Amino acid sequence: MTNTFAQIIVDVPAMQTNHPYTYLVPEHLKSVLAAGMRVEVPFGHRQVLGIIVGISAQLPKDVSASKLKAVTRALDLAPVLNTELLNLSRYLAETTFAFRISILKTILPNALKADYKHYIRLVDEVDNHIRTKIFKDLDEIPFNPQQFSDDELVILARLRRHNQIEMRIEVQDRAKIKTAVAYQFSEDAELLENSLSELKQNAKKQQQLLSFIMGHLGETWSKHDLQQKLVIGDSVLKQALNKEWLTKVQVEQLRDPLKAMTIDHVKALTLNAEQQMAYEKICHQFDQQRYQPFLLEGITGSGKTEVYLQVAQHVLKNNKTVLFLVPEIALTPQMVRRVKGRFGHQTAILHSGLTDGERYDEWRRIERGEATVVVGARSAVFAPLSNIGLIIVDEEHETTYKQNDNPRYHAREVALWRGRYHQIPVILGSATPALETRARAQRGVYELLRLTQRAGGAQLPHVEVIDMKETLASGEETNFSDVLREKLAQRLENNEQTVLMLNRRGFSSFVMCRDCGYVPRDPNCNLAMTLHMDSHSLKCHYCGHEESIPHTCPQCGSKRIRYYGTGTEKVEKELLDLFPQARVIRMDQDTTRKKGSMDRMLQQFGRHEADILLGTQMIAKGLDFPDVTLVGVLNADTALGLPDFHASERTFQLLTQVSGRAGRAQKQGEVVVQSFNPQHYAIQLAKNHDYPGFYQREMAVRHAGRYSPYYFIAQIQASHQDENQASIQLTKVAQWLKKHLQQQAVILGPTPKPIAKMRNRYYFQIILKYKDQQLVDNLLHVLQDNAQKVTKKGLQLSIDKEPISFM
DNA sequence: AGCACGCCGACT
DNA sequence: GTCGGCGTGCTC
Repeated sequence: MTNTFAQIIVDVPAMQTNHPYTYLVPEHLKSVLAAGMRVEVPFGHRQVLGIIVGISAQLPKDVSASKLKAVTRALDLAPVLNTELLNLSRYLAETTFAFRISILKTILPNALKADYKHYIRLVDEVDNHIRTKIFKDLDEIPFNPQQFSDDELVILARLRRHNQIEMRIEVQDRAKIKTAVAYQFSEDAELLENSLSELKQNAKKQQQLLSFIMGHLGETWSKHDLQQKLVIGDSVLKQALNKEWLTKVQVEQLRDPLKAMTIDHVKALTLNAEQQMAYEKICHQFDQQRYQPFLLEGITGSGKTEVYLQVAQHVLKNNKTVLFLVPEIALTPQMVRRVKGRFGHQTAILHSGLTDGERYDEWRRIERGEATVVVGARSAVFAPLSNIGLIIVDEEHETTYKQNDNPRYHAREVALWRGRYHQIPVILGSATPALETRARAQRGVYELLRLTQRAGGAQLPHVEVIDMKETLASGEETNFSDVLREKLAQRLENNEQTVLMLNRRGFSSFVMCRDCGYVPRDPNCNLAMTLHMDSHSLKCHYCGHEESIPHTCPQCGSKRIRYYGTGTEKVEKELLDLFPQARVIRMDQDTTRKKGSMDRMLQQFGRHEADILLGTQMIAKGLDFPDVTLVGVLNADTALGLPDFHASERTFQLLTQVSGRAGRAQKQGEVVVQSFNPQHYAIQLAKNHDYPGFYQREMAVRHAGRYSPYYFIAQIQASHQDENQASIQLTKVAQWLKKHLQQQAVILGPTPKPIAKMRNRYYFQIILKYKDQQLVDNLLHVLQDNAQKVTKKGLQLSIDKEPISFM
């Protein structure tokens, strides 16, 4: 009898366990197990979840047969990950410096991680023995792997392969069951007193923990917080458990609600010459079954979406599937409606508002081939589509495509990887492509397709830039220049609509004393706190600290301590003072929090039930309303001052996008941009709708500064509770890097991060700029391995390639 | 993540 | 000498 071995990634996210472990496949599971299935395996002293990444008849040379343990049981009857996605996980673990198990779990829907209840249902004739013995003459029975014998599981797996039974899964809790280990402190003061007197003198850590417990009787603290606060190890907590100072509990964590939408049917439109050309070129590559990325660079309103949809139609006709990525479902309801309107029920939509059960249902529809078009945001790039014929990345420059915490993958890069895997075209679409993307198109790596005309013959709006320094020179504190007021009044008179955008990036309304300049700061993070009018309080956006608004300055006693900067509420108030008759819809984080409320507001605005739509960046994307003839940008340049080399690019993109909201139909549109830096090239070039000009100018800036796309960028950040330690450790890292890289990279830092202190930890960063990707990647992997050792001492180190933000 | 192991300082 | 706290390394 020959042995079968399974290569399994275990669910223990740590550097030392970041490789496959070999397990023996027991006889009864040999016909069941396959790569991509989830299993339960013994690991050390306990049982853990594992994912099979390979099955082999050979024992790998580096493991001794005596160490082998056997797989406990299978959690699936069929693989939940196909070969493509398993390969992808390996690639991503390598390139994002993340654990393979973290990647695998990112790819899987939550339902496959959380608690859930399985049912199996007969969908075809099976022999009577099975029907009576296993199904007890019912059509559907609960499925729990433990309640079946090994033989029965073999039979069920066979039935499943032959599509005679189907599995249905019910998530038990509506909310995602995400728990974390926590400890509840004892309330028995006497017990604790006694323990304290019995403690050995050298049990410093235990003394520390015990006195903390005595100061917080009966409270519950998460393991993470507790260890951070007291700097104690696992063994101390274990002692405490034994001595009954505390008990172990699970605490639950919560997530966001969903949103609903209504759908109208949408017909195909006629393509103009440029669109037709793009359509044909992409379809040609598809017909040749060739991997080819296209950069579809089309000005706002040029009809990129129509090109996507018609190519998608062509692909679907050839029995292939389509993956369509959008920056954020919630911010692009019109786009989603249009796709769904065109392709109907074969469309699956993956958005963050779905419950785990709903998301899993969509996931299974995709996996079974019932949904052939998938629309979704970042994580939808992992949709289990097989037979993909086209991948579309709309607004490819958007930063939401990059995940901001581990694993730090970029959906655009994943899309390209999958495109290459399937040998198909990938469309990257944008009016303002990321410099990196545009540079690749320049070099011929991507094929550049340009749409320079607005669909339906509409004209780009005229843009006027207003210098706000002049407006404020008179001493009046206002958000509205004379020009903007005048044009707003005209619109109201003509019954036309206006979109007003308040740029909130890098800028929030805060309180400042007009006499001494004092700004209230949060005691933990040392950040200026944001003003919240609804709760009449000041809040820190990072740690949530909240306090009341001071009436007198704590520093100089002046009463002239007032809010500074602007929030949408304040602007709305000023707007209503100026135009009492105007009907205003305000869209910001506060008013769109409820599910479907954003969609509802946009529909309302679309029906012309309001005159002015006032909002933050969220209104810059994808809105298409024919009656909008004026767009006002209240503060164009608040993001220009951020300590980030992307600042100009982001500003240009935002201005271009929001300007594109004006004059999309017959009526000519106008844009008013208010700025304190009216001469800045990002603003001037956006005014002229000159993306090529901006590209050239910005490329020169990047070249001079040795930034991407000329250089690769990596950010190494470290944090520690002790400021000195963070700095010292990272300095060592920098020295080590310098020794190994010498002339081959620019090493900046270590420096404190712009937000240097967060949640009582100090953050430092090193920026690397380099040309030789292989060399530096290898080095960073070594660094990551070594960092594991220091991590125990309270240092956290993370590596982010091509970071999106330097905050 | 969580356990066994073993070094080394404190107590008898 | 012995006990036990706490850091280190390993888990197929």
